[in-house]
Amino acid sequence: MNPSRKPATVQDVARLAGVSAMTVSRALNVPDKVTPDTLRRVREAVDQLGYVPNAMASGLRMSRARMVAALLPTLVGPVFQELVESLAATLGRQGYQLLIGQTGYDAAQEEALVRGVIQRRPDGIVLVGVASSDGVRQALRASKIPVVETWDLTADPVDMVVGFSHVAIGRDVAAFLHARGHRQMAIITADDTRARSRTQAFLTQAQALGAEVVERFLTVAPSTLGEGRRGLATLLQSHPGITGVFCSSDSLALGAAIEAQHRGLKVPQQLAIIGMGDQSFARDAQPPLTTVRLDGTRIGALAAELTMARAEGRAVEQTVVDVGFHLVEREST
Amino acid sequence: MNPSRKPATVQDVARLAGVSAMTVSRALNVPDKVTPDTLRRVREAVDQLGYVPNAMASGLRMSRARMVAALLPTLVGPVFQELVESLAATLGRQGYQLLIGQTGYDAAQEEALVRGVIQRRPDGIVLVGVASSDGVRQALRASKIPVVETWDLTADPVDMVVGFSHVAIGRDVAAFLHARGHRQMAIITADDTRARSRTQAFLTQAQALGAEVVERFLTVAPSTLGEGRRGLATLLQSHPGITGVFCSSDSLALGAAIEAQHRGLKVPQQLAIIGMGDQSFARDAQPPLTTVRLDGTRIGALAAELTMARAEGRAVEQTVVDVGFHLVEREST
DNA sequence: TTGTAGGCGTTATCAT
DNA sequence: ATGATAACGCCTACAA
Repeated sequence: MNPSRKPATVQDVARLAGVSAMTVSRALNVPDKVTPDTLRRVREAVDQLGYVPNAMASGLRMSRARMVAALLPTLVGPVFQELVESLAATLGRQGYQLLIGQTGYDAAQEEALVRGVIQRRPDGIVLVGVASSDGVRQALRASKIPVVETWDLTADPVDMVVGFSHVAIGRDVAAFLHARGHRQMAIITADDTRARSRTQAFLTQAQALGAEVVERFLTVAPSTLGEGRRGLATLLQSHPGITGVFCSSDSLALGAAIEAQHRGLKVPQQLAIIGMGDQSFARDAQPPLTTVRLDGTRIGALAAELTMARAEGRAVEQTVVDVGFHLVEREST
Repeated sequence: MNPSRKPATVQDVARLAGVSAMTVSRALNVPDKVTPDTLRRVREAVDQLGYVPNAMASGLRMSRARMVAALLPTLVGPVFQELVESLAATLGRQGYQLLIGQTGYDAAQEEALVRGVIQRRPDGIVLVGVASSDGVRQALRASKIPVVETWDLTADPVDMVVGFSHVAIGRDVAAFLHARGHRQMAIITADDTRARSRTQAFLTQAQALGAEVVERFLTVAPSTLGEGRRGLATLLQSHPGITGVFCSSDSLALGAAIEAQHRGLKVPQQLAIIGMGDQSFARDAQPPLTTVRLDGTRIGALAAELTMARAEGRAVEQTVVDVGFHLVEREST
């Protein structure tokens, strides 16, 4: 291994192997187009010099970064983990890498981030649960980079979409609780765009079915167990007659369950609780939580496949994919 | 905005603004070295063409990717979230971007991943809780890229380290439980390298203090609430006399607490439980969990600062940083 | 099978 | 203050 200052280049390898730079490139990328003997010499030279190809150079030359960017509101919280994990895994298997950007909740910062990402010319941009501002949408469209919006089904996608209907979730959960005999329901929920569609659909459906009282409690940004506890406590204070609560995450639901039990309320006999996400702990909670299963893993894998397909010029048959959701009934309802 | 196929380049902007490519570059990067009038014309041309600089080209030219890579075992689970979030945020503030790689638990895959990352010539590589194999360590050293290992204090760091002592944690927790009068302790823990040092230290210290029985229960890979429940159930079966349990994560601890309560055991009166991580839910659990606070946010920020300092040629005074930990006593002990 | 020439888009350097 | 030239490291196209 050469201990010199700068990393070795194809030229260095070529010199040492007694061939041209092109032959080195070929030996590395299309080994069959090179004599076995040449191949061996090149490989030896590579090992000896500790040569590692420079991805910026090849990316520039080929106009392909072999990299996909994912933009998400936050990495904290269990909501998007499966998605990002599966995105990274699926991409990694094909030799793509994953660039992560946190948009936070600041629109200006989000625009800056998107611009920064576009500068890298990634093969694709995956927006995770992002309600992109107009400036962002425009910048993305202009970039001509394949874009996959996820975690929702927007009416007017930038490019491709993989998600599910939050309206359908709100509607189905209200119907489910009503069918179980609940007439006084409440919702404990985050307050982003998607949460608002869900909540609206939940309210509308509950009313349509004749549920008597519906109360909403909005949590501050992160959906934590603590917010669930406090949310339920607040709700019970003003509406002690509530018998069914829809929580916009399993963390909130677990918190609500803990708070209910702490107050001596039996779940589900006196209070039914339904969560969302089907995190691993939902099944193991006491009681096991009824929840809305969202297949983050599938969404991530699909998003990865779509961007790679586009990057490689393969035709993409379906640019809008509804992966749906699944109401998992356990013992909290 | 030019609707043509390929993105605009400095050349295009230069042509439209009636200046040279160099002037465009200067106008964009060192605006003061350019006439106000020129600046204006360049900016107009940029807007008109929707020009976005190509980071691969500039990275190649300047040998600086303005990118840092983070390698972690998994994105799933609450353990490393704070760290990654703070890493991304700190880097983002200085215009750096974050590349994410999941090493999983497969050494071969990890090596491939590291090689892939090195090809991008990032300004730094942050290893999150990674016990790098020898091949990996060698590849990293040879790359001359600044490396920060985190979440532990290794004896022989590749380069820089920001972490805390797992041995000290194991020791302190055993001492803590002993001081509270516990003589039959157990540990429910994951089984990676760091967990093993912790466990060993816990056992050693407990014995040294004369605790009578110590049982260990190893969970499979992910530290979930369910594992905590099952772990405690198993432990109680063989050793019903246990009065204190150290769990290697708050999720495990919460699971243990739920299981204990489900069996009618009072926490902490009949069973003391201590977790690790001080996740947000630890404070809000019932009872609130005693836990070992780890400052992932600080570790992430420090790791980011160190890599950027190195990348920018600034001197790094301290290459080994022990951020310590903090035993937070709540009501589960 | 292998090599030569040239360019991907940007910026440092050295003129002017 | 601005421009011409060259080079960063790689790979496509063409030639031998």
